[in-house]
Amino acid sequence: MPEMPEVETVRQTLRKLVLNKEIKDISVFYDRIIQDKDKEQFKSNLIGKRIVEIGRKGKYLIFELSDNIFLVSHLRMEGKYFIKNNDEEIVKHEHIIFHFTDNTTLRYHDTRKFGTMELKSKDDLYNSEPLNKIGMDADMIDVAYLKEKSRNKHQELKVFLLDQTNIAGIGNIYADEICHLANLHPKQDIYYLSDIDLDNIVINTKNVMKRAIEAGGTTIRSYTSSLGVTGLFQLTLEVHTRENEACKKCGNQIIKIRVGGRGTYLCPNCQKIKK
DNA sequence: ACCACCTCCTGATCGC
DNA sequence: TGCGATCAGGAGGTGG
Repeated sequence: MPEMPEVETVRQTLRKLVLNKEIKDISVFYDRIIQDKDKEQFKSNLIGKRIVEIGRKGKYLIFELSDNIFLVSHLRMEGKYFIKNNDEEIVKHEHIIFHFTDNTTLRYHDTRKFGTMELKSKDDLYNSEPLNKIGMDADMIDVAYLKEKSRNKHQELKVFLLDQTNIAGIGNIYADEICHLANLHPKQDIYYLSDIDLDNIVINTKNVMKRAIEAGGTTIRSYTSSLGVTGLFQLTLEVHTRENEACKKCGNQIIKIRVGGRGTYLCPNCQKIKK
């Protein structure tokens, strides 16, 4: 499910629903989600704390709790949060449940169990893994920043866009969309990008992120739903998942290839490799 | 520095 | 219909 716009949508929705709630207890049914070595310590550090604020960096959700404790949560492929009453039945794939003092619960649901959670102190939050290496958020980038990040490097454009140390928040869907909107081939070597190309990447990245957030994220499978991300509001995709369909710019057939090990969609007519 | 590939999991879909 | 192979929106790790 989640790239930056989806995570941002979840953040905004969660903020409205759980801010100021106090954690009374935590149930953990699958503890590999929790990165902290001591799982009991993880629980005891959270019990009695209040959710003060919910932030985000790239695709990471950051729960700020009282006493300067931070819970960093990454949804990976399928992580979702739900709010339910305490007495509601525990469904399959709900791995971690935060019980609040008002008898509501925040439930972390993750079919593939790829998601992660870890606790950080205020000092460590941005000075330790995973947030210390994360690049600038996708909606904040500019040409100078991309130039610095791509300088003297040979790398495929899509791989560059997906590398969270370069830009935070872009995933497989929007990487394809950005390449297409900028008329650049996903395998284009970033070494040969012109200033105009970089400017095109910046403009289209910001634009697609903004529109996706306004639309409440993008979900491919219609049945998928998460907090605030219903799948009813979909950003219209230009190329992603549109193999063999017509390119909206030129009418050519969209093809699917593999770039950096990921399924990649592009229009071979609009997106040609230069140099 | 960069690339191809593997791994963590489960479930949907594809091809025979 | 059955059943194994393949793929999925992420990212860390390996070895070449």
